[in-house]
Amino acid sequence: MAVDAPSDLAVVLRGHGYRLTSPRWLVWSVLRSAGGHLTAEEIALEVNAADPTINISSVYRALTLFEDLDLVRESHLGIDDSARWEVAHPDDHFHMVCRQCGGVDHHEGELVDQIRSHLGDHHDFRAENIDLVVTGVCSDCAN
Amino acid sequence: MAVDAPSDLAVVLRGHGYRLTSPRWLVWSVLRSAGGHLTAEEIALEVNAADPTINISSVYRALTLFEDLDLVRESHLGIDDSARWEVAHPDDHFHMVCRQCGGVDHHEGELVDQIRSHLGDHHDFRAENIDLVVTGVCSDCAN
DNA sequence: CTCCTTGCAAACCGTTTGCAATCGA
DNA sequence: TCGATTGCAAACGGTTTGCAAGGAG
Repeated sequence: MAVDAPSDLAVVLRGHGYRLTSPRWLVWSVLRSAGGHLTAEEIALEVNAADPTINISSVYRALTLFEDLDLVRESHLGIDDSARWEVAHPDDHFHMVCRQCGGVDHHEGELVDQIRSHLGDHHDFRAENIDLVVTGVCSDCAN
Repeated sequence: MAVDAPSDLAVVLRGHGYRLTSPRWLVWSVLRSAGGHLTAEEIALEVNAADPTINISSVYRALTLFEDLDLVRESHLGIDDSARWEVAHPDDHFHMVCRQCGGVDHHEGELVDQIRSHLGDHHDFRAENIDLVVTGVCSDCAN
């Protein structure tokens, strides 16, 4: 199910016995509009722009809950030592981190699919999650 | 250069203005004999078996230094929240983490090379480091 | 003899947790 | 109503750092 509106999120939450609250909704909408790669602190900053009373611990709790429900995904991109979060996308994708500008590109495409089938064919390993982080220099910075 | 003996490590270190010390040598030999995937705490434990006076902060300092010299590599395998270290291997490889037994397999082969050339061909991105962590169920646990 | 390196302990910082008050359904 | 959820503040755990003592070259 696509989770676009508060009522959709509420359905998913209630289906698992959880409630829709304003911290949860705000965290969810920040993640959706940002398109991913946010730290908990960055999320809290945006959430607090809408409601300054919301504590960062509720942001962490919402993120943990959303991860359990497969709504978001945590990754360690190596930009710093903190975790980053993005909306769980059904399509496979991978991250390209530029060592110079720090930018993170988000690529979908055949590559992750190729990796997945390679693993099944050559390694007898049922891959559930493929976390590919490529570090290097992006085309903008290479010039 | 292969760094196998204390004298070899000393050459690398002195070549960059650093000294060979016993904490550094012990951290290096633990990493070499373990074949990778150790946390700083695990390294400190083994180092302390040889010399209980060595502090974990020296382990961290040695690891950071070795990383700067491209002798070791840090990775976040998602087993827990702490970093893990392995000897930097010139050959490309990737990690397969089993969700059930927690085992980490270490695979060399054509896969990472294929990824690297795909990135050059399709994405105009000069990949320096390719960090591929595959989570799933290994063949032992699948039965 | 120099000054790089260490052990120690305290600081640091992202994240988690216990608890009483609050709020959603 | 009533239990899930929150804000707060304190705890937590991995990692880093300041400093004086110690050790390599």
